[in-house]
Amino acid sequence: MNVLEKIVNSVNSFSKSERKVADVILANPQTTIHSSIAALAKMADVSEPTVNRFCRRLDTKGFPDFKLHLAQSLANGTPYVNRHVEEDDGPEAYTAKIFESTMAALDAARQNVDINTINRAVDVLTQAKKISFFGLGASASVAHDAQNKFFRFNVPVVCFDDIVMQRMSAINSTEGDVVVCISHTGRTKNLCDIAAIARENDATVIGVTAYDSPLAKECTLVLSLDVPEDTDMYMPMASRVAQLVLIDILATGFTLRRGTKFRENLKKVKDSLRGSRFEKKDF
Amino acid sequence: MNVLEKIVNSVNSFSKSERKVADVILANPQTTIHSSIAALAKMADVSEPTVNRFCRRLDTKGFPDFKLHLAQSLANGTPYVNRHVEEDDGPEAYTAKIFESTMAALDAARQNVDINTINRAVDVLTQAKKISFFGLGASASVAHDAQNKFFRFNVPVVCFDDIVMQRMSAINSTEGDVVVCISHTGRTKNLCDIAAIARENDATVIGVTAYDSPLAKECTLVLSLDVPEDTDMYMPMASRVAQLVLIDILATGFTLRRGTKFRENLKKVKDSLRGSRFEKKDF
DNA sequence: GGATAAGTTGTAATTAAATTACAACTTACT
DNA sequence: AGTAAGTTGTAATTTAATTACAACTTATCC
Repeated sequence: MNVLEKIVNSVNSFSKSERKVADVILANPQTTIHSSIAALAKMADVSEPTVNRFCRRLDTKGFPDFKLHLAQSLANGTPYVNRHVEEDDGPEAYTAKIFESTMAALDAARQNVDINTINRAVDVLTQAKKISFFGLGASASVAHDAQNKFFRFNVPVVCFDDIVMQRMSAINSTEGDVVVCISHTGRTKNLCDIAAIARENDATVIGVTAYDSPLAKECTLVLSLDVPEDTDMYMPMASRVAQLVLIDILATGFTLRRGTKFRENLKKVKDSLRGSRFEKKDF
Repeated sequence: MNVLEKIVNSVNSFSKSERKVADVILANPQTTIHSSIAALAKMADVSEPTVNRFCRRLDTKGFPDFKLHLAQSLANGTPYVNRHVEEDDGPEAYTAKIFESTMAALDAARQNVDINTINRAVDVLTQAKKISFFGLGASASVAHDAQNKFFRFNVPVVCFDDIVMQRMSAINSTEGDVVVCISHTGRTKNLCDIAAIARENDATVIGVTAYDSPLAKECTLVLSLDVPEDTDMYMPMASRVAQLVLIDILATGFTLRRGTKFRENLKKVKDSLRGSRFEKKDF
């Protein structure tokens, strides 16, 4: 909750002096954020510690922290909140909500992601003899996308969304091969099996999945995203977007690791598409 | 102008140490507003006065004032700026940049998207006898994802990433069928043909593509996203994420339009997956 | 109605943070 | 190589915020 609202709501629990402080702040919030504690105390005609106590009562660390919160409240509230779509939302409402909750999810993922593991995953991928991407259901399209990205790198890449093909592919994997298993929940039995089989055959298994899930336990390396989304109830949306962004990050790490010369190769792939497209100037 | 943008814009006018400060702030803006000048100086490996000078250069009164502005930027409209990955970025840097530019792209898309067209697209989709999703290359995985979503709705859905299959499918389409063509650039010749063929056969063609592109011209309805990404040079990243979110929005609009009874059907699809998964409590 | 305990407020001391002044160093140009 | 402009860091200073504690207020119980 926004600090300003909080002040209004807890006006009753304030003491006399604290209330004076609240009044002054509510009357000139913009001035407050540019005042020192001394100035504010003077305006409210109370002592400095009173102002400090007031801030603490609002669950902030102290006066400077309180000002930060207040500044954010003034800049029209919280930006991306994970708001759920409701029955009677119109197109405007649900469009905004989906955009915002996706952004909130990405923001959460960004903060939770483990850079070290990403770095190790990039290491492993750059050294792979062959890379396989496996996913089922909604994660299958993420796997496809990954294939589309890594394929440009001139590395053998395969992608299967069929359990039988995945199984065969996993059985044939050998040391130096990298298998990437994608599953938001990490509880898809078939995929856990695939991971186990691949590992038994000495492949390195990277899991793009929930930390501590059954799938995670079968993996050499786990890239967990921790997007709070209940895919048991809702369609996978934000979780899958976060997975895609993770793939983007791995692909980017890959290109950077491979150096400049290698990037010319990317250009070649791009150029090869030219014939199949209308030129920009054409219209 | 927002301080974050200002930092990005004036990166060139910064000195070496100031740039270090800028990088640290851009990488962890949220941490910054809760740090002291000493902590930030240490993180950026510069002296405290350097941080102070950095703040002044950005037309703030000093460090505390700078934090206030930063807090407001974070709360405000566009916190995430589209920064490009550079040669010598480490894992931390490129991870942050990709997350941020994706979020910036979503934010841009959110502002540009036309709610009316979305509403009309939802209309058309809910009344479709059959829905087809077509995409090539990176957009193929978006098409797959769309299939995975709409398939749950108990409507005939097909998805092809093969030109020949797409062509045959388009030729066989009839009135009441909806064809969704996905292409970021809108300049993929084959897909333009598909759209034209489908239209000739009286299908409604929805284009998820750039406004004013050759593909757009062939469509009945154009959902344009206007994500500034040069896919001629770089791999499609943010653009494709935006497309996915758009698909999420259409799917959501679809369920909402179909009413409560229909949503029980979704639950059934979900329940059918149960057997293939480990239960949550299992581990 | 006074005694006491709980709660509130302010003063003064302490601690922490930010800023300034200045010196050392680096870079670019002559 | 020498010099001036610009950049950076150290140490001193100033300012701000917090803590500890004492004084006061209010409410409650005998």
